[in-house]
Amino acid sequence: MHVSKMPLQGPDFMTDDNGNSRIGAALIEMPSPMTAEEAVTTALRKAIREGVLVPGQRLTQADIANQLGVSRIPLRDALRRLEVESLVHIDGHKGARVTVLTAEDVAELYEMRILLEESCITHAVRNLTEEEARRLSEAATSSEDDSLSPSEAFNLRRDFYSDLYGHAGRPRMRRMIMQLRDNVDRYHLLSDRAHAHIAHKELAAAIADRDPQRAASALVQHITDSRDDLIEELEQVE
Amino acid sequence: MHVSKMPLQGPDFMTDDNGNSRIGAALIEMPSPMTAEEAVTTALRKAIREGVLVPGQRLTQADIANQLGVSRIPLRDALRRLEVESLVHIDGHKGARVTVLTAEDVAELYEMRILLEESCITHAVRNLTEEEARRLSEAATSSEDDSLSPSEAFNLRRDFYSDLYGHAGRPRMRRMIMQLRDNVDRYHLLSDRAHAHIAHKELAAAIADRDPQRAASALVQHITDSRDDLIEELEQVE
DNA sequence: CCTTCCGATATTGCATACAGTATTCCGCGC
DNA sequence: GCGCGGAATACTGTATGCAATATCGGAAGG
Repeated sequence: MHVSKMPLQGPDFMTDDNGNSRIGAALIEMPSPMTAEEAVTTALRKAIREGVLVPGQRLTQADIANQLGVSRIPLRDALRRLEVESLVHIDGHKGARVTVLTAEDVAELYEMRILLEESCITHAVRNLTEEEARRLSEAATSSEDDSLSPSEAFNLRRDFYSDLYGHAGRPRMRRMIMQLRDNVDRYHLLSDRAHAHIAHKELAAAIADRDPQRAASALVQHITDSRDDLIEELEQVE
Repeated sequence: MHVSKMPLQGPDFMTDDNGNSRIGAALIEMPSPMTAEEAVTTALRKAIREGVLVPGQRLTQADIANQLGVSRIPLRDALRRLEVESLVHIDGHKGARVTVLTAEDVAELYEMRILLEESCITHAVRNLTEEEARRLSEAATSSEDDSLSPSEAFNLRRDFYSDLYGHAGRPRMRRMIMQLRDNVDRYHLLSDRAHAHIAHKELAAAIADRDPQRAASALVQHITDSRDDLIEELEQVE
């Protein structure tokens, strides 16, 4: 009956004193007023991505619904969604847990990432205007600034890729890629990833030159390195 | 207030006279007793895949819940899931519809299919034992029997691929591929697909020989042809 | 001491009921 | 006739309550 304190948000996280959406302020201009389910989904997804909810953690419906100040219905809706995104795993009448990845799972997810992202980045870079290339290249560089906190850098990198892939003209592919990323990235919040800096420099240069093939191969190299790091870590733990 | 008669199943499709699960009988050995949400999801997914529910069709919650003999809650759960699988589209407070695909969507889905399936079939064929290769090759051949009804052939082909990809040792990739297939396949229930026969013969031969590369290239050729067919049809309609 | 059974408790699944939001349709003014 | 409010309608979103299932703990038996 007591989950280790989980500062997702305060209990009444969804509305401020005027009854306006608080999370919604981040997602600018929500067409129709945001539903509780969307707010919960966003909050949970973020919590899982950022490691506030760790793999394997039990997600008791009543518990979390209380902490978020909603009833169990929108929470259940959110859990269903996250299950299909495979961020959580729901088991029969037994309950939901944050998905635990094995080394095999990670290998498989990375394999799919490579296939999709190599294609996606090629299309994206091919479509870039000079101005966009400059801006993205800069974003890639600045996300590697050492003065950033790990979680800031983490979010900047994520935004950078989301932006970049937005230029590929393949919205579904992009969504799928970001899902795959969210699934694995939460696992190496710890690793230092020294080579990531080098790879990102090369990627930034390739983007600045608007060279699709060079960008693709830099990216594949980067993803491969990350994969090897993570798998090594995982196997070390077990 | 009146959806064109939709013979998903009888109103009380979920339980027989003894209160036992009817759909569950098909999915042998459900670990824990099947929940209503699972039954509804399965029924809806099948209905969409087989064209009983056509693209763009409105899915009114109360309406469908009645037809399936459940309350709106498990139905909503099912709709959430299908939304993430992008078989249905849910819009604000406005309701759910069966997803409509544009020619661009189809092109994108096929692009992803090619990337993933080429890799998946390579792994699968590489892993086949002689016995399995024989069986699968036969399945590929027999699914092209002209005496089969279109929908029988349709389901046999789907089962064949599901089986085949099961040998790749990549469950997540397989699930994603089958999702992509379900998303596009429902769109060419009509086309005759003359070249599909030829492509499947070649595929069956490659599998019998356990030649991964040949199987992959036959498959890619087949998918590409299907894509071109479907896109042509779609553009013709508009 | 370990295993097994059974009751108590916790937690999920589902139905009903209500509140809030889109949609429709009708009358009014132009 | 045609656009334009505005109530009436239909539908979705959410909360609460109950039934069904799993889990935990202890007592009985080996």
